[in-house]
Parts: sequence; structure tokens; C-alpha cells
Amino acid sequence: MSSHAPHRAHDGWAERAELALAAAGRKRGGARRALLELLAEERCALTAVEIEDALRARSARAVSRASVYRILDELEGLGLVQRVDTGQAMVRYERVAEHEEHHHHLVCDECGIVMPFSDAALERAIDSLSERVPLAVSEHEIVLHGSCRDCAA
Amino acid sequence: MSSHAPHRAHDGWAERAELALAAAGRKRGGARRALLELLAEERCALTAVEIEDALRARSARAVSRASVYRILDELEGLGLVQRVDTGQAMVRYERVAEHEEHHHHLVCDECGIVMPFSDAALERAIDSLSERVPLAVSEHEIVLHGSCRDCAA
DNA sequence: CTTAATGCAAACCGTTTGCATTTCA
DNA sequence: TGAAATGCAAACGGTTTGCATTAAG
Repeated sequence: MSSHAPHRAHDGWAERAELALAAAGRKRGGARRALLELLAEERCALTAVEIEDALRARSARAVSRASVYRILDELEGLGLVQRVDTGQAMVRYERVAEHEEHHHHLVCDECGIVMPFSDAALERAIDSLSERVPLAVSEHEIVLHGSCRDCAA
Repeated sequence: MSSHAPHRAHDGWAERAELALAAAGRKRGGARRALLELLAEERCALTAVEIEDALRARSARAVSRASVYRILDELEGLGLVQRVDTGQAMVRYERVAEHEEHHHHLVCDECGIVMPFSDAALERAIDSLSERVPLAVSEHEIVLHGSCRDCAA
């Protein structure tokens, strides 16, 4: 599914995570370390099952489904991971990197592939309208649905 | 939750729906008619449970949960209803009216209220970027999360 | 009468939780 | 040694499905 090109820990995200966890008085466990390592390399949103499989495959360490969810939930609470709701069966998760470009998602409704994209004009439009809307906007999520090139062909 | 101001069948949506269903060789059932009537009046996305409750309340006719889902699924397939994924526990559904303004959603993460909004500049940005992206875009969904005025106060 | 529509209850399946065990500081 | 981390299996909850019954054409 998503390519596996190791991007080499973006802006020390994993380190930042370890720090935040320590500050929150957490101990370091092997499952969480393996998951942090994986998320630091993945460039786009994965499901809990994809994460579980990826961890088992790279033989880093098998992590139980429950732990995957627990750890993701914990990281989300610390603002280190964000949930991406693509409208597919399973929710996806991806790291939130501080100095990385903010991106959104393209979803192929035929094969299910999820790709990231970003657009400055779009962000501007959202920032602008966020001020005129009856909601103190904290975050936004944009998902474009359609057919990817392979499926449309 | 959502206000109940009857908007009086937008652009004959219910009629259009009846027509499309007949064209698809479907028979008319009481459950579906009640649901169409409700959706024609509601201006924003409802969950299956909200629909079920609303139908029971307005005493139009009680409709079983299974039928609510089946009918919504059928209408979605005909392009008469669209699923709105707000990231909350339950998916929401709303009618797709032909000559009605395309809108998106604001979600208060504290109380869960969902409000519609629309913005021309945003639509323009999306139309424009849709042409530069590696996906034949068929639809898009934008959800802004935050705190509504009541909750932020 | 033939086929679609509906209700009910059971099945599904992604996610969460309880609890016993292991690991870290 | 005490708290956090983890795995396993059971529980949850929204959605879907199988099947028997009712109703539309």
C-alpha cells in the first residue's frame, strides 16, 4: 500500500515525542519505541492494522493491537499524532511534525490508496474563512475523493 | 440538537427521489416515504439514530434502525443523499439538493453540534487544485473542528 | 402472484477495556 | 518496590445481514 521509503526521522519528531512522554512522567517501553520509530519514517497516514503489520514485518518487534491503539491515543493527546478520517472503514494516524508542511489527503474510492497533497491557496482560504465562522477553529481536515490514476486508467 | 424548522421540500428533492426510485424499479414503502419527508425538511446532516428518533417523535411512522441504514444506503447510491463523516462516533447523512448551495461542516468537539457553512473562495481553491492533483476528484469534504460559541464562552 | 420493503435479532468488525503479567526507574 | 507498559481476551457500539413477514404493483 503506502511506500516504505524511510525518510529519516523528520525534524527529530521521535526525539520530541520521547521528550514529551518523559515530561509527562511516562516510562519507556519497547512497543512504544518501535511505534515511534515507524511513525517517524512513514510519510502518510496508516491504519492501526497497517501499523501492526508493518511492525511485525520489519521484525522490529511485534506489538499487540491494543497497544497500538493505546499508544496512538496517547500520542494524539500530546499532539504528536493526528487522526485522519478518510471515510474508509478504519481511521488512520500520522505524526504531526513541527516544521513539516501541513498536508491533506486524496483518497481513491476504488482501491483505497491514500496520498498526501498540500496547497497554499487552500490554506489561505481556510485561514481566512476560519475568522468569519461561528466556531473557534482548532483544526481542519480536507479529504478529496475520486479515482487515482491507476484506477481511472 | 439540530433545529427543526421545516424548510418545505427544497427544490422538490423528495419528488426527485421518488422519481429516481421508480425509475430504478422500486416500490414505494411507508418507511422510505417517511424518511424522505424528514430529509427533505432537515437542513443539515443527521445520524441514523437521530433520524430514527425524529421519525418516532413526529409520529409520522416508526422506522427500524436497519431500514434507516438500508434506505440511506440506497439513496446514497442514487446520489440523493451524501454521507458526512465528521469524525464523531456516528456517520451523518444529508440530502443532496440539486439547486442548493454546496456546503461543508463545522463541528464543535466539545458539545458535538454540527453546523453548515459555505465559502466561495474555498470552493474556488478546491476546484483549482483538483485539476493539479493526481486524482480524478469526484467529491470533497471539509470539516472544521473547534469550539462553538456556547462552548468557548 | 411476484418482487420489493420492512422489522427483528443475530452477526460483524473496528476499537476499547479489564485484568494479569512484565518492564522500567 | 511501585507505577507504567503490554498482551490477551472479552466487551462495546455502530452498522450490516439473514430470514421471515408484509405490502406494493
